[in-house]
Amino acid sequence: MPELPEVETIRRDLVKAVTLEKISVIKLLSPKTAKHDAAFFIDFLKSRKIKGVYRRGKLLIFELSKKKTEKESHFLIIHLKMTGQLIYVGKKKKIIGGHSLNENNLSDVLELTLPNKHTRAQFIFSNGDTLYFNDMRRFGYLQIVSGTELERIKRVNYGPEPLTDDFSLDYLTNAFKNRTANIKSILLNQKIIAGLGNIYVDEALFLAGVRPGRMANDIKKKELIKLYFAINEIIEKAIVNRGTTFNNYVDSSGRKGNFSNMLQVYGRGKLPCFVCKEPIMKIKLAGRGTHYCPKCQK
DNA sequence: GTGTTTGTTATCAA
DNA sequence: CTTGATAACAAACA
Repeated sequence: MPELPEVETIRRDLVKAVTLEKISVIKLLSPKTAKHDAAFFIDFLKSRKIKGVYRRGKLLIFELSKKKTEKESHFLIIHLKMTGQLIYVGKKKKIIGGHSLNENNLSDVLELTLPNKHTRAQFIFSNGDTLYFNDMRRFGYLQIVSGTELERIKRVNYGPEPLTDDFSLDYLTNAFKNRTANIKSILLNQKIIAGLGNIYVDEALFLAGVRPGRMANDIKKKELIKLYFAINEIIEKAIVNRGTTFNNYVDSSGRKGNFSNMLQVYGRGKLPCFVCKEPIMKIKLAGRGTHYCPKCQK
């Protein structure tokens, strides 16, 4: 479940790996994964260089080099949705991920053979390195868009991101005003705040002491301030810890994220709250598994 | 066979 | 037009 911290972790690693590298071979093992005709997709990308790697919310963005006749830059955008992985293999490196949570725990060590049955696309660079796009559930996609199209996508679909100036206390106050939906739905809405998903919404609400089912416009000023700082704190810590691996996520080297063992409520239904020992509640809200402490969260 | 997992969009209602 | 609620999608596993 890649959310902002996971996608940002991948982005930061890929910047180092692929910037200014030229794509020489594209293999599209699952044609539906690209939102284009396979031949067009492959032909368009061939011999282009990656000029930069960016992110908006959970969307990863590769800037492509321009051809001489083109006025406008184009971009390869990648959404990992639930089970997408981007794994980069240098030609001399053998992939053995791991060293994630506990070096003594062998179950934390991943072994990846690539490509595998979930590999949907493969980009081979002129230096021999390869970027694999794996996606067990096939929700993810690859799409080529012009600069203009990209700006429209960013503008229409994504609100301010945590840890940026646009995501201010004033903004959050206004976003909650006149909203009668439960706060979990509001926080999951990418147009309101970009980047949060099921895990970090539950974690931020726990840190703020606010129940996920609360109506957004009922949140008191004091709670809203706590929630604002909680969202930023959770996202910042998750990035520092290279994201959360709950089941599927790995970074671009095939390694798990370290935030998994810092989760306070997500995935802890019926287990005692780390703060007050009360069993964590698990309910369904906004169609999603939702975890909270009935004692710590009001 | 049943229920569960989630990011996002579609659809419908108000 | 906006907002909210819910279903749907995809694939694998217990």
